[in-house]
Amino acid sequence: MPKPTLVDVGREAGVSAITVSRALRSPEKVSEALRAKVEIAVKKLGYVPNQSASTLASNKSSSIVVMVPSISNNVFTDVLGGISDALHGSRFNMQIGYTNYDSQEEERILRSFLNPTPSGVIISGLEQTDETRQMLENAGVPVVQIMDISPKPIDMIVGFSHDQAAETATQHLIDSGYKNIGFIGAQMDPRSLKRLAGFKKAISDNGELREQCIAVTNKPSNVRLGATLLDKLTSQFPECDAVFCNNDDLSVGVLFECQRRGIKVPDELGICGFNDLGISSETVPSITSVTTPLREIGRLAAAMVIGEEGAPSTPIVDLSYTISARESTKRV
Amino acid sequence: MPKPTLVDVGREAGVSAITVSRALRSPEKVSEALRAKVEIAVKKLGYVPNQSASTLASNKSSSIVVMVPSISNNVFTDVLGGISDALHGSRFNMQIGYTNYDSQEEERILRSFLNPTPSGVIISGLEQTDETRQMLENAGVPVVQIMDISPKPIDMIVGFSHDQAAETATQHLIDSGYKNIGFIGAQMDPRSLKRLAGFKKAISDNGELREQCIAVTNKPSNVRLGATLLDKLTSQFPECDAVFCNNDDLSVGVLFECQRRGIKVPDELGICGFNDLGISSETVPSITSVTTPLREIGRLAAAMVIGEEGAPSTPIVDLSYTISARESTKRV
DNA sequence: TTGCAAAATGATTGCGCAATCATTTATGAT
DNA sequence: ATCATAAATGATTGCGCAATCATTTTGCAA
Repeated sequence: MPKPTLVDVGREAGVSAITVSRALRSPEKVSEALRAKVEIAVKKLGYVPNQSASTLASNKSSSIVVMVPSISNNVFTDVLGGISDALHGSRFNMQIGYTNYDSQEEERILRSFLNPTPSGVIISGLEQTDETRQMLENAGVPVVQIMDISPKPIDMIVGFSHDQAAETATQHLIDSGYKNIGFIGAQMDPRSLKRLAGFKKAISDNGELREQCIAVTNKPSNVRLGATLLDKLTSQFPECDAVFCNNDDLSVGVLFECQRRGIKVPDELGICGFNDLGISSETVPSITSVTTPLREIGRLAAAMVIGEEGAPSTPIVDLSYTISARESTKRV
Repeated sequence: MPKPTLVDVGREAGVSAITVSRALRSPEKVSEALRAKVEIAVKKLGYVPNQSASTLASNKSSSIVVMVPSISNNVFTDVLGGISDALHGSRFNMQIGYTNYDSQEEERILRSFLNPTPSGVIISGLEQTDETRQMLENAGVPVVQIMDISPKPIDMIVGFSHDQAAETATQHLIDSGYKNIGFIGAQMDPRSLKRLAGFKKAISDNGELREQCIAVTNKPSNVRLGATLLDKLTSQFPECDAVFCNNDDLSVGVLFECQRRGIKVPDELGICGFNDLGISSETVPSITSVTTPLREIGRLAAAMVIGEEGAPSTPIVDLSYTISARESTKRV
């Protein structure tokens, strides 16, 4: 037997197809009696609506498009988890696009995802191409940019200031008594560059910034890279006594390398990470990190894009971050 | 201006709509001259095909449905990465469903994803409900089960034997000279239970299995839980001199707890993890783990489901695992 | 050149649904 | 009881595309 359609359900229930459609989409517009009959017929036939037909007829899809740079980065899995939570039980489903940190790829994927028009778009970062911004504006759908913050979002935005977070973290290292602080970074996307800028500002405000205190790479971040970059940093900046890491993969890698080389943390080297990915609080010693509201960003973005209760009333939501000071910066 | 349709493109190019459709879907059926004209018109108008209309008319969607228990588990992000890689550049896109380790939820989600019929389904594990299996068989689409192995898949399967992998790993601990080996496990889903069974078999084959050597929980796995479960294990099984962990979050947590409590690894306690999630090779000491072909599972599953070249010729693919012996089991 | 198959192109139709407008039925004030 | 109004239900239509079948053009052997 072929899949039942609205007409089949209508026949079974003794009503017209459109009444079935209404009974399912807006039950309050259909009398109690018919609604019950329709419900029984739906169950009996195992009717499942055809998404494509619905989308084609109404020219509205019930997808929320989510564009993220990568799936293997834990940062984004946390954000996706938040979105998934918020969407669970709603009539919306999530369509994920992986841009691989490439704006052109983002534009290409988004173009195909915007036809038919989804119910909303959640997109990472501020660095969309002009065409992408244009497309999004023309599409006339709610758009929420995430992860970063800006006074001029395409539509709405929820995130936090990477400059400030990094500046605060660096200041924490300075306040902890470290004098020669280095920066280690991988995957130097625009947000990473902002963190570097925040670091530089804090250093400059407290003395002199030397170029050799920075060791970065554009490779994707991982634990091993933390060790590699620490090697690089200590060879070009031997007096280094603390390091601020772009993210927690690196900070964990740095800690392990210190253990290997017998460098005492926090006394000989202070370590501060970023994003507080769950492992940094567990290492021995535990690693200071910047706790960022990743799941919350996802949850809020979803709420904002579907215009749910619980959504913030302003289009710009600057979430807070906190410095989780742990043993790796607790100098005696 | 409204979105251009095939008709618009056809008018622009001076051909009929169906020719445009053919030029895009099967260019070899259209003459060189028209194809070029169509291409220009498509570019000029910025035409993007309407997925819904295409799906409705052909009754085939170009989605590959992927059902996974969770997104926050690194195991599945690796698998998804493999699928994503394999699908990149093909005409297929990926539709992800999160079951949260719940077969009923899986059935519910899958039911909605099967209408319209996708091009294929990739689904984790063997524990589908009868209704789910029925649905999948009726749908008449290629189905690839992943992560586990079985002689009787719904359609195709690619994975490895969790029993055997765990048995081999446990044997490695025995061979390394450990006498009182414990098992630590979280998120005790069916595959975890198989690992436990493999552990038990190895222990029984080499002596006597005592119940107190097992410490498990159904909570989701994380690093901290490794510490908690080690506490539990050592209190109920004080003579324990090695531990096999269900996965690498736990093994890392166990190592850190040992560092906290001054337990020497590998001399006083041997540690073996599972899945080799990237961090276990970096810790100090590095942690022995069972390296499992997660990305490869994803890649192969995608190739099998879309029937691509490079796909295995048999419907059952039992991939190998390897024991990556590291410092945490290298007793002097 | 003729004839005929194969290739190229086009016209028509329906996929399943929701928007729109039309019709019927219930409700309630007088 | 009567009428006005609202609520409930139904009939028709078109969304954009691809399947199907019809027609035209091309290639090429005899």
